[in-house]
Formats: sequence, structure tokens, C-alpha cells
Amino acid sequence: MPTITLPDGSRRTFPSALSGYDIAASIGSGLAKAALALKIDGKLRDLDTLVDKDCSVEIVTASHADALELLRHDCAHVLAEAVQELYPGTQITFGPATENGFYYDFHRNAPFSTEDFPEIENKMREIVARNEKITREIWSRDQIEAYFRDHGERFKAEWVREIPASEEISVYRQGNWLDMCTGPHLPSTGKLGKAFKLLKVSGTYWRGDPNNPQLQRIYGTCWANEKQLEDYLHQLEEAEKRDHRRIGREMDLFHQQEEAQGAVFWHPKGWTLYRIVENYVRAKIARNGYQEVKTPQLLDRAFWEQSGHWDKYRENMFLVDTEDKKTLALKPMNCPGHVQIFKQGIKSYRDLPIRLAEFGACHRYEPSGALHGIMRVRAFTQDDAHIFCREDQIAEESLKFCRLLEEIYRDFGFTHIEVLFASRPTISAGTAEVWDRAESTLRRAMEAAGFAYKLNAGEGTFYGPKLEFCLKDTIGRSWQCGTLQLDYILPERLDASYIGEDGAKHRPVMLHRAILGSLERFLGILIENYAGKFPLWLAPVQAVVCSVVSESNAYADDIADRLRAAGLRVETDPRNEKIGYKVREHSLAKVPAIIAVGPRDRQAGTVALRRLGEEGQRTMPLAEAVGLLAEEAMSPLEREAKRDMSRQPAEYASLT
RNA sequence: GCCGUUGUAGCUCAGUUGGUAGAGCAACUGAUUCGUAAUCAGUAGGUCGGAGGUUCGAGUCCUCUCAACGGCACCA
Repeated sequence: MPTITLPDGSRRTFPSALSGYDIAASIGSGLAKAALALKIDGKLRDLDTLVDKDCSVEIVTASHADALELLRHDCAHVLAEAVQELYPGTQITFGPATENGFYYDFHRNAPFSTEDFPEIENKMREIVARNEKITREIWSRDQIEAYFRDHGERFKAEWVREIPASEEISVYRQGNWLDMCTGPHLPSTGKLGKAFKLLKVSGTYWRGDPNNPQLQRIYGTCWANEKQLEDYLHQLEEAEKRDHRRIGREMDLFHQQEEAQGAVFWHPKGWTLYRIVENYVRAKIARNGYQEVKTPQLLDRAFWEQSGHWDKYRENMFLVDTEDKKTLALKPMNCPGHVQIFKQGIKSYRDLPIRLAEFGACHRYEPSGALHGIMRVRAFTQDDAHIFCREDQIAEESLKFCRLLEEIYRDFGFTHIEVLFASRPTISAGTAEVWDRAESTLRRAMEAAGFAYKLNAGEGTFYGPKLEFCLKDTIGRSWQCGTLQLDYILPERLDASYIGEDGAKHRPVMLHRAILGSLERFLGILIENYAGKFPLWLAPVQAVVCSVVSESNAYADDIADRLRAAGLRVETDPRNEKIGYKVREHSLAKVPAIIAVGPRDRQAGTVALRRLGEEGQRTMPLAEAVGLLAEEAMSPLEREAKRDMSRQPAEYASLT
């Protein structure tokens, strides 16, 4: 006599065990028809699962938050069935739901191409129309292995043996097709509907290992209804318009070309943006106890051998052979250079922490397939710094860093930061004991900083655990920007030391940290997040002064000079064009402030100010416009400084 | 590096079964001086990513190669 509790809190008692479908039917025939699955005590289950004891039950329909994952996973199965029906000999592997859709990995000798999609999609629609019943069965390992082996499915047969003996293995059957899968699934393929579309095909490796056979992955998207599908496809199109490569060209910020693969040609406007960002960080870290340095681009290979980078990354370093038979490497990172500066002279425990910062130009020979616009390049600049400190200072320094990073990200408009904790990789330097200590210290610092983080197991650096601060681009790809790495190894290898209170030599601990990460990547993300419509302090061109008629050109020049005197980046547009034409052009160029001046303005000493994205304009005295824009154009740092300056001494007292 | 796709004027694209490249916008010239998202007219511009091959003849077919894009793998 199970008693079930429904989401609205009501309870129903049934005389005997019954399926989710029966429960839905007992509530209403409409619900029974719409039901896709059920949640028993919060766990998603097949609709025909028998409920035989007291529990809470939710009927999952297409509008339920969990429905999409279910639909997408089923869509992957339908895709696999369609592919196997169309292309005999193709082997199945895995096909999960993803954030916006699904994929399925196949093994087939002939390549799949997007040209095959219409045929596959048609077959998928056919399978949906067949409305094949989907059933769950429990098979023994031997049964499954034999089945897949008999059907030429070597990957599935291999995988069965990997599943722990303690686990029950389920098989889902739909029509004549079946797959080993934990489920849950829809009651039948007909419930999938029509709102799916195949998107792209890509290569992948069996179990993610390049040494394994190559598989072909077909990606698709799937939604609860066609409206949602259309919206999603539209969203993808819109995202394309925010692509940093496209905006970079449209706004004349930068370009890239074949002869400098993985490098960036910054145009005047782009370089203005770059310098604004760089100078902001420069001023910000100077206020936070960092000292800026500059270290050599080329260093002898012996140096990299000592640090351990040669062993691990030689293939990815740019090397230069000299006349005198030396091999130098273009620096792929700045740490060893900073250690050399630290090592000059004798350091006392009183000197610590020492925070050395550098906008370090680095070169890495990244695999060609990894290059991506200005987000992943071979020549980039890190806002790098190394904090040399005592072990007892790690926690405080880590905390300070997290606070600083948060402030800077906030100033650039980023509030959603994904934080990952990357732990010890399989190949690493140092002892387990040192690693344990490093990991637990870093973990505690993170918790003190109040950052929620996810574990990125085994993804730390070879010399220490790592925090990754990630930001998302316009289509949701996550990019590591900031990082904090705790390192006991390099100070040892490069023989850095300080004199402790006890008069003896000690090893400092090194914190590697970057906030933006690579200036190039950060700017790429910044461009995408603002879609090029930067806040005034970041806009390369903050205002354009347009004359309405040629007669007003001199007045426009005059206005521009006044704005420049107030520190604004201003251009004039004296062309003999209609004002509507000029407004359109500068709006498309995403100039935040468009100022139009005509004979009327000259007489009255006014300007007509139009803000990007707004309709219409405001006519105001010149002084007012200058004041308005100059105030808005202050960087967050200048704003902060102004606030501090105006603080009364008493307020300072209360701060301490 | 691996798999797939793409590569024609500054940009977006067209180019039938192989017969020596076309449009719109931008640019340039001229006219127009017009108060808030495209004034009109005219001119110029590419040898079709690169190399090789097949052919009487290739943007169009074949081979190789480079780069970009989407993933995979990598990311100190």
C-alpha cells in the first residue's frame, strides 16, 4: 500500500504497487499522455518504474526542468539507431546529453560529413514516427559482452568489462536496436517530437586517448518544442555577431594573418583598448604591493633545463641557435626570470613577501589545432606575478589575491567566475607529502576567500596545485583567465632562499598568479562580453563630433579640442555627408557618444549629444556635455581614488 | 597534432554539365550643405589561398600544400 507525496504536498495511497504511468493516469488522462518520466524521491526514473513503497513522486513532462536532459539523451539513442540502420558496420560507443544538446561517438571507416545530415535526420524522424517502445532490461555481463561481440561492437564489449562487478547493468531496447545504458529514458521514441537538429561532426578518440582508435562524433541539439529549437538556433546566430574576430575587424581593433600564425596585429584602436586594460591593471597591482619588473625574452636552454620546463615542454618552445653554438629559448613563461631577480642579493624573512609582477611577453608553440582567434595564440602577454613568501604567509597572500582578482573582474563587468581547483597530476615533481601540504593549504585559502570551486582532478601543474578562474565566451565556452599556483618545487630547483629568524637559509614558497591571464585572451572575452559596446572608460574612441553642415566644421573641431582637454578620446567627422548618415556609421562603429553640432549650436554654445543604443539626443551647453562625459569616462581606479581623496581623516580612523 | 568543413574584389556572397570572373556594401571622383541609423551619379578594383597535374582550354576535375573555422587532444 504505497503512499506517495506529490509536489503540491498532497498524498495518495494506492492499494498495490503501480507504475509511474498509472500514477500519472490516476491524476489525469492529460498528464498520463504528457508524462515522460518520473522522479522518485528526487531521482529521475523511467515512467514504467514500479512504485511499491512510500515516497515522493513528481511526474516529469516536457515542461519539467529535467525533461531536456531526458529528451537529449534519447535523441542521442535515436541518432545512433538511425546511423546504424543507414550505415551498417558502424559501431556505437557513447552518446550523452550536453548543455545544449547531445552527441554520439561512432566508429566507422568512412568519414561522416555534414552532407549526410539530411539523410540521418530523416531516418531519425522515421524512428520517432515508428514510436518504438523503449524498455529497460537487466542483463548479465556475459550476456551483454556476448551480444555486443556477436554484433561486431568491440567498443561496447570492451566497456562492459570496465564496469565494477557490484553494479547492475541495464540495457535499453527500442525496436530492434539496443544500447547498454544507465538511463532513464522516455517511454517511447514517439515522445521525442521533432525539435532536434544535427549540427556538426568532429573527430574524437576512444576514451579520450589519442593512442586509441579515432571515433567520429556527431553533435546535435534537441529541445522540448520547435519554438525552443528556433530560439536556440537564432541565439547561435546572434552569438556569431559577437564573435571577437568579427568585431575586431568591424571595429578595426586588430587582425591576424598567415605569416604570423598565432599572433596579433593590434591596430591603433585595438592597441588603445589594450593599453587601457594594461594600465588599469598596472596601477591596480601597484596599489596592492606589487613591484613591476621586466625580464629577458631569450634565455639559455640550460636555464630551462634547470627549471624542468625543458623536459616537459621542449616541443612547445621556440628555439634559437646562435653563431657561438648556444641554444636559447624564447621564454614560454616568466617564473624562472623572476626567481633570478629574487636571487640577487640576500633576502631576509623581513623582506617577504616580495611580489614581482611583469607584463611578460611569452611564446609557446601551441599545436595548430589549438589556435583560436586571439583567445589561444602562440605569442601572448601575461599579467604575471610571483609572490615569494614564507609558508605561514601563503594563506593571507592567497586570500589577498582572490580579493584583488574579484575586484578587477568586477570592474570589467564580470561577476560570474567559474573557479576550478586543479590537483596533482600523474606526472609531477616533488614528494606526496609536499603535494598534500600544498593542496590543503591552497584549499583552505580558497575556503577563507569564500570562493565556491569545483575539483579539476589531476589537472594541476607539474610543480604544484592550481586554481583556475574561468570566464565564458559568447557561445558559452569556458576559458581559463586568472590562475593561482602554489609552488614548493621551483624555489628548490632554482635555488632561491632567504635568511630566516633563526639565521639559517630557508626556501621561500612561490605563488604564481595571473589575473587576466593572457591580455590577448582577456581582451577577446571582453570584446565578446560587451559585444564591442564598451563602457566609456574602455571605449577606444569615446566620442565623435560630427558637423551637420560644412559651415560647422570649425565649431566641431573646437568642441573636440575641449573634450580632449578633459582627457577624452575624441574624433571629428567633418565629411560632407548628411547627419543621419554619420550617425548611422558611428553607431555601427559602436562609438558610445555621438555629438552633432550645427549652426544653431554654434550660436547657442550647445551640442547635441546622442548615446549609443538610445533613440534621440539631448541638446545641452558644451560645459555640461564635457562634465558629463569626463565624469563617466573615469576608470574604476580613478573613481576609487577620487573617493579616497574626499574621505575625511575621521573616516580613515574608522577604517582601521 | 587528429577528424570534418571552408578559402572568389576591403566586407558579405553569386558563378549552370570545364570555354579566359559577377552583385550589393565599402573605396575613389563629381554634384549636393541637407539637424540624427544609408543623397544622387559616375569610376576603379579580383586571375579565383599556394604549388603541380589532366585538358586545345580550369575558379570549375585530380594530387600535394598552407591557413582559417567547428570539435577532439593539448594548454607550464
